[in-house]
Amino acid sequence: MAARAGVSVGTVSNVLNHPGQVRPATVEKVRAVIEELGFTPNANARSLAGADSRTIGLVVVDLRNTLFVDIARGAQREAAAEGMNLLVTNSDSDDSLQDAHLELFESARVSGVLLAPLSDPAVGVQRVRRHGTPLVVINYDTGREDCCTVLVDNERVGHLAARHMIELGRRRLAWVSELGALQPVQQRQVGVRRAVREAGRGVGLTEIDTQHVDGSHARTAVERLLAVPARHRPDAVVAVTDLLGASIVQELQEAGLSVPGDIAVMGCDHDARAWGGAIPLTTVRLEGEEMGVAAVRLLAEEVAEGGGHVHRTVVVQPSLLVRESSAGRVPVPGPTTTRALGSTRRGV
Amino acid sequence: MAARAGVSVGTVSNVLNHPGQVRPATVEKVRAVIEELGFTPNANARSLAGADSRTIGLVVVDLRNTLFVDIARGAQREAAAEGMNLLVTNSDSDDSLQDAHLELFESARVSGVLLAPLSDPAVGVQRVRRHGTPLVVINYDTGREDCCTVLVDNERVGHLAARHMIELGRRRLAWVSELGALQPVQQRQVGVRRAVREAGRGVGLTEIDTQHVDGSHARTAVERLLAVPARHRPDAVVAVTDLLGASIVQELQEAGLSVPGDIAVMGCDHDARAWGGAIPLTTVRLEGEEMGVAAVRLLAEEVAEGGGHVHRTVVVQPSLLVRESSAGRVPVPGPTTTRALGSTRRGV
DNA sequence: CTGAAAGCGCTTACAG
DNA sequence: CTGAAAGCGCTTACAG
Repeated sequence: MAARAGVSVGTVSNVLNHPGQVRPATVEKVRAVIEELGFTPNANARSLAGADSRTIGLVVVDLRNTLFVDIARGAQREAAAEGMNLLVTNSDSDDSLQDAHLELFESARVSGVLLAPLSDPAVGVQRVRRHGTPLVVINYDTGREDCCTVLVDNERVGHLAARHMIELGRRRLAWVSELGALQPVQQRQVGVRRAVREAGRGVGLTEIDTQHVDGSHARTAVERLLAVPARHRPDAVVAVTDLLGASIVQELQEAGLSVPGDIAVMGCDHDARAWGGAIPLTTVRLEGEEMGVAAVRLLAEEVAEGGGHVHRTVVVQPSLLVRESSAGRVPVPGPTTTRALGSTRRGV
Repeated sequence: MAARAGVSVGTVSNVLNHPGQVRPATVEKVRAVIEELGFTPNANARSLAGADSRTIGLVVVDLRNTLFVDIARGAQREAAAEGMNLLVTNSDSDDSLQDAHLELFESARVSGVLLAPLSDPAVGVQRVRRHGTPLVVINYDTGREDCCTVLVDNERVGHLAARHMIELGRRRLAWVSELGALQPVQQRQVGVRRAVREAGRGVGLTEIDTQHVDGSHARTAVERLLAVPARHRPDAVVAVTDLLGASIVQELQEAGLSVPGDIAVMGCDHDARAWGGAIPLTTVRLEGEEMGVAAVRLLAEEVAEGGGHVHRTVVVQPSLLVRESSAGRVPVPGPTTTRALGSTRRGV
């Protein structure tokens, strides 16, 4: 095709892929023609002929959750640094869509796949592994030995949250969450329980099941709270997600209670979707970008090392972000101490 | 390969693509082997051999801006409805990355490309068009006749915003924005000016240039506001984005002014990133999902109609979302009127 | 340094 | 209904 410009296809291919092996004058000439014709090589043919795609596919469970956007950004940045491209797909919490996306990437023969699933992705992972495509699972502990994993220390998430409430002087904690099958949720619960146990006598824990991790059942949860006589009522709520936490704040206010006066509330995830409420929500922040970077590094290792690769797990640590819903309206800091929007107190 | 299971490759291909033309028993047999071997057809070979990819590429300027996540979700939903897959790429406000992503999709020979750019994407668009790949530009009016476009009525965005402030009784409006080259910004400004003009005598407008559309120069803008003697000072600020609006709220509070008491503030975009401030921000909401759906429809039309396609522009209407930063703390609605988080008053 | 040839895994007419 | 053949646009050895 573009070879019409004097040389053979083989030579065009060489100026594209191994310009060092071609006489400079020829390189010039070919490049000029490429430019002139606006030639874009067919990546499909390229891949078929054996070149690797330099493309990574990322399947994410929910792009509205800013954690996953952060993961995508971190992954993108690191991919670019390694000379690769990142393609993102949103499964929107739909397991069958997730499998379809995995298969889409598989069929495109990408160099590797990153998967941030909602629940155990066993079937999908197995399929991908069967083809020998490198795969890194993000934010879910599969317990598998056959792929790398990037995890949040979810037990620590729960522990940081509950301990924060205890340190604020709260004594009757409530853990409000889906109490069923979701793994990160269970781990957070373990952390919450441990913090309460460590606090010793005088600190108690109530667990309330909302069936869902979003805010859809916040009302029922709040009704449960209010059914308890005021003096035995929980004075602190740790919600499994920000979405649920924010809804609880809203329901409590509608019921005439003050937050954090009567009941302190916090969520987990640092999810921007939940930031629309009247009271800024305390949360435990997950470091998404760091997770994305780590995932691409693991993937690149596996691509480079091939069969001899030993699978690893990287655990990223969360951090506490204190805002009004637990600590009350924080005095506005002086001009010299705040810069970025939302840079409230942060630390353990 | 899988043809090892009794039949020829041609037949395997037929059961995959035209199962009607194959004897049911053969279809059964082949499918069983496909299942058994975990066979995933090579999409690259498929595409090379002339089948179309059924894949759409979406290049988005900034995934942290929830508008673009909404666009991606709408596009995804509509793509699925048309039996296509959506691949998303985030250019992170980097024009050269954006061009690289366009080229990536081009080289993959996707069925069509969706582009949500920050500024005039002329070069990239031209390249894509040269190859004859269908392309729809989202959220930017290129003025080109050679592709379809999905736009927000940005003049209306500005008009809704300014009129809201005027209807609230504010008389000295400030339009705070980058006042330079960005097209959507200019259009919003036109709308703001028109609303002020329509309000007649007694309503005035000050325009303050922040150089950027994010919150980075909010402080300087606020200093400019405060330099004006109190009785002539603007009593309403319309910021070009929520990010800027939220930062202005914060700066005003740090300066000891009350929002909306002394100065009402609002943003535009309905951008979740800006929702972390102490006061929920009034905004003009852009209907991202609707935009994504419209874009995929236009693309599908063009794919179906081929060369005879006539390019069109679809304009999506914004809506006002009133919250505390302009209207004050809204009385908490009764249990029967609120459901979803953040469902505050909404309408013209 | 450059060209001609084989082959990547498919699909699509075309014979049988 | 099924198989054999050609061809999609590349890359990679291999001759020259």
